[in-house]
Amino acid sequence: MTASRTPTSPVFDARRHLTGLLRAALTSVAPGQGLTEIILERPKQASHGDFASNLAMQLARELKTNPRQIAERLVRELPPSPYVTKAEIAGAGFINFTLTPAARSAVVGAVLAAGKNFGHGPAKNGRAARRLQVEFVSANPTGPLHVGHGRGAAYGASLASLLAFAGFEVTREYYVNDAGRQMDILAVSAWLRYLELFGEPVPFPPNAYQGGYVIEMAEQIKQAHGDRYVHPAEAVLACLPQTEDDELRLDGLILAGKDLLGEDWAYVHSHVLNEQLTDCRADLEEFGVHFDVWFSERSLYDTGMVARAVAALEKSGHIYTQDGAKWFQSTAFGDEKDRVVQRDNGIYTYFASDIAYHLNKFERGFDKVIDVWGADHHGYIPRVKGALAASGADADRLEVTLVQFVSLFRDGHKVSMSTRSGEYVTLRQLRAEVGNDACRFFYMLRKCDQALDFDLDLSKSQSNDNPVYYVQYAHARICSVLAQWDGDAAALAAVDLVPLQHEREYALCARLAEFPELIQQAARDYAPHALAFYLKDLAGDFHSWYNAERVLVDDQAMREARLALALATRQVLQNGLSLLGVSQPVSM
RNA sequence: GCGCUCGUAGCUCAAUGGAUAGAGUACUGGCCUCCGAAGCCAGGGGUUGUGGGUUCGAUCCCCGCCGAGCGCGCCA
Repeated sequence: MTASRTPTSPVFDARRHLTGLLRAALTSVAPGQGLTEIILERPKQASHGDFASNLAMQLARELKTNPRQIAERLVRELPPSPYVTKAEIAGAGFINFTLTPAARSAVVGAVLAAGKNFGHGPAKNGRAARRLQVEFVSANPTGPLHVGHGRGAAYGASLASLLAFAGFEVTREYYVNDAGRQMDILAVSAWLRYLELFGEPVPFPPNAYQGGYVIEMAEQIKQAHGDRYVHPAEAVLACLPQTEDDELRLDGLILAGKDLLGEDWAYVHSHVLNEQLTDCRADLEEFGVHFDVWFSERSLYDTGMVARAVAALEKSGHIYTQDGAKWFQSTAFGDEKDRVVQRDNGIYTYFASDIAYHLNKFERGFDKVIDVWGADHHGYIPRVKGALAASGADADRLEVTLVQFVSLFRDGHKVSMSTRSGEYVTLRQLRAEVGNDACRFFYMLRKCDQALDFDLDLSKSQSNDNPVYYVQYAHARICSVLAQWDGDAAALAAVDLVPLQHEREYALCARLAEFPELIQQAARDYAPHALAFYLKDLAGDFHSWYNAERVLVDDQAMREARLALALATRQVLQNGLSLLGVSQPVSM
């Protein structure tokens, strides 16, 4: 944001340089193909040089010529360059470039010059979306966050940081479902537990919130307000409908609470809401997950936005009435069936407020709105996009990223989890067991559309196997060697890098140079896991080099060049780890 | 039944349509009088579920089949 104009590579941009050379050769060899995109990739094998281009293969069809012949002509027409030692043809027609030692190690100077801004945007597609919103977690404040929410939190937070670093303006938002039936159920659950404390036991419904935290909230209410909210159990039971249906009985209990408590119901309701929200916020803060906006669902009702959104759809002919309810015609937008927005009892559905919410997001001027949802909500996408389209909005501005489930395994068995029954492992428990760093990093070790099996016993008993320690260890090692050197680190930014000529030094430099590209790529794909994998690779390249070559050698030029490389590596480790919310310990 | 997501080494997972599909783990064998061994080096390990199609080229894109998870409520 603030440093988006900071040049990330003031010394030498190999990719840009080679693109220019190829562009010149292309103009000479095939003047009619000037629009062909120049693609440069980093070969997986060191023997294939520093960069490879498939330009000849791209041209093969248009020119109706063997790719290798085209490649030969392109290489012949390449302008001379002081940074390229050779450009050779390989395989089906790749052109492989090998850079000079100075060009290879130049990235070290670039890293040290840019510091914590190395890799920072601006995004390449600068004309496209600029202002982004990432909405994530948004769990109902009806109980502690569980490990599934934790994955959404880690993913959303890392994604938001990644996008911001890539050059976008990012707003992090949590949608608070503070209206609706689930909150009423929580309120009545706490109230029933409260009545139990005063010897007025009403049979606790199986579909009410079972967790121990509900009893704790009941005790808090008792401490603060004594018996103010007590009513005889008989009075409560008298209000209940004669039915075997658990859901109807629960609704009856909610109505009983509202009737008997009158205006005090609002106190119980807001007490349990604030209690859960405060707990949730603290939990996330400890996890390093911050939000810019906590958006209240109820505010959409208070300001009349829900009613306006539905009325607008009605006016434009996308809503019809059937069986006393109002239906949105989402089948017209590819959904499986039409959806109710207002029930026959006049109450709006969650879908109705969600339409208003997303319209509100668009009104706030975001170029792109990214929703991070649990995978079980995938069926919800067509109706929301349909409602946006029906409202005249550009539904493509909404992007929904689905995060697959987390399954916990304990003693080799899958732990059954149910929010209602209170049988689940909380994010707090997980963090306490494996630590915040390992937790954040572990969540990032697979792409979000891959289901995650989390073995609690393994992460507890063998936490040293966690890759996060491998990356952090590289950082600590660098800190250690710099401390032993005890020189002026700032001066290393200007040292001569020519002594860096070993294969492992080239490999490490190439990895550092890859960082800015990786940031843009991962941001484009909404794939923060790519950053975690990159950091593992970077740490691996460092460990290999560090084991093979000694840093603190007698020769001053060599010593300083290697210290500069180590320092640059530490910088990129810091930049990457901080994006993932993982600490960078000086020692371990 | 319909829809969404997925299927890659024994296990856990990577791989902008590119070259011999890569890591970790497990297993085998080496490396500390020397900057941190939470480390490094070497080795065996694969018909990318399956059958077609598009392409100069497919783990990736399209279709069928098999298998797994999830969804299909006037809940959120």
